[in-house]
Amino acid sequence: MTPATDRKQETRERVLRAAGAALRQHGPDGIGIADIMRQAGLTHGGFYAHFKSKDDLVAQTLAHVFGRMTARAARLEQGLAPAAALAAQIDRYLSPAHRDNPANGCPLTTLANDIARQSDGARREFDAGMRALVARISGRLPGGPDDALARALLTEMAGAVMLSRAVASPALSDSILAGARVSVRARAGLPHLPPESTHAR
Amino acid sequence: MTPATDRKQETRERVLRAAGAALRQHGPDGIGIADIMRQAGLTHGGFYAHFKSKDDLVAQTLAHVFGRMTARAARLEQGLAPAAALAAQIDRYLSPAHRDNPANGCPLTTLANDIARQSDGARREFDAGMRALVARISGRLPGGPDDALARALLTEMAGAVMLSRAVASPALSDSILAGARVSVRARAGLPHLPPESTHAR
DNA sequence: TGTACATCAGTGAACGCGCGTTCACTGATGTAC
DNA sequence: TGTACATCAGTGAACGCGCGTTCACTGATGTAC
Repeated sequence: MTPATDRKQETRERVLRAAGAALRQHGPDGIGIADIMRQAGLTHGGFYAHFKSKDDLVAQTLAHVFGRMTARAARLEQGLAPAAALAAQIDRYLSPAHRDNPANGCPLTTLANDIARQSDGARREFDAGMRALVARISGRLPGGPDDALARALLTEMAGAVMLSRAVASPALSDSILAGARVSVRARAGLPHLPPESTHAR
Repeated sequence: MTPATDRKQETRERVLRAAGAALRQHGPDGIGIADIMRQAGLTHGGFYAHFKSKDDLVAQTLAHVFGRMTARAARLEQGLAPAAALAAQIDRYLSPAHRDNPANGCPLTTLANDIARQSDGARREFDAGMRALVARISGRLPGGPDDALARALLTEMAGAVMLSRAVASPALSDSILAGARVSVRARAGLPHLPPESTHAR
């Protein structure tokens, strides 16, 4: 029965991948089951073979997205010393590229106030995802692990990306991001930005 | 024609007040025109005598909410020196009371990632509201006006309230808020929290 | 002061639409003998 | 190896529902004479 199970898992993965992008881009109320299933190459009726309800999909998608984020973060850090790894994460997080691509962005920045209105299941996944991010930051701080500082840095980072996306003026948006980059690096005890990174896309 | 106009304005105000609470609690996709009109004591058909569309309502409500927030902030600061006024604003912003009452809370914390997906009109109002908050903070900093610092502080404050609402664990939620209180006060150049405020409800 | 008329905020029925969910089905795959 | 059967992922029609918006209307208010 393993090959059949594998095939089902693959389908599930495809649905979760489509849901991950749609959820972050349009929010829990902005996505439709039929749309997501279509993006996964299926019809909407098959949805309930994989998920109990739309609520369930949201929670599972959140877990899936955090998992993929962790894998991607590990890839970015390969071969870097802890401080350099942390600097790389911070710069990527606070980049215009992250701001401009919410469908692929950190759930903390795309979904924080949606999740506050969501079911317990989704909120627990959000909670776990945030703890993992805090642990990653904390363990790479030049001054040694410090969960409280890591939480404060992640708070400023997530807040900056959210606000930079909401605001209408590109100039204000850029200055929110650039300001946070300087501020978070300094608070983390990292060296100032090298000048060329300031203009990095 | 003035008395009739006044009456219309009063009705409009009532609708905006109902919309202000519903919008912040449930988000733009979570509110219904019929519900809001009912809360304002009217039927849904009359809606279009006041607003062009639901999009228009969202933008106008945002402006209305920011306006009321400004009035409330001015009331809180009455008779306080700039630094004390700033401290009071920060403490209130980062209080469990603010976290637990989103219907009455700052739009930056209740709507940031919803607004990122909204029409230009709403985003412009959000932009203006944020600039006003930055100016208020900047003008009360003990070290003198500093817009960049004010933006960074507001970013951390808004981020903290949002994350504290999204997370499932009360302990994590409290530590996000408490950590931000310490961190924002220190960054603003304000004295540490008096011990009794730490336990304030 | 009194009457006829115009205005327009608000009513309530109706609309078309997209949503989440259900369900009888089909057909490819895996198992038993 | 070949045949009969069971499983179940996925299909597609159907459902009830709530939404945003429209529209013909009504009746209180304000204006003109």
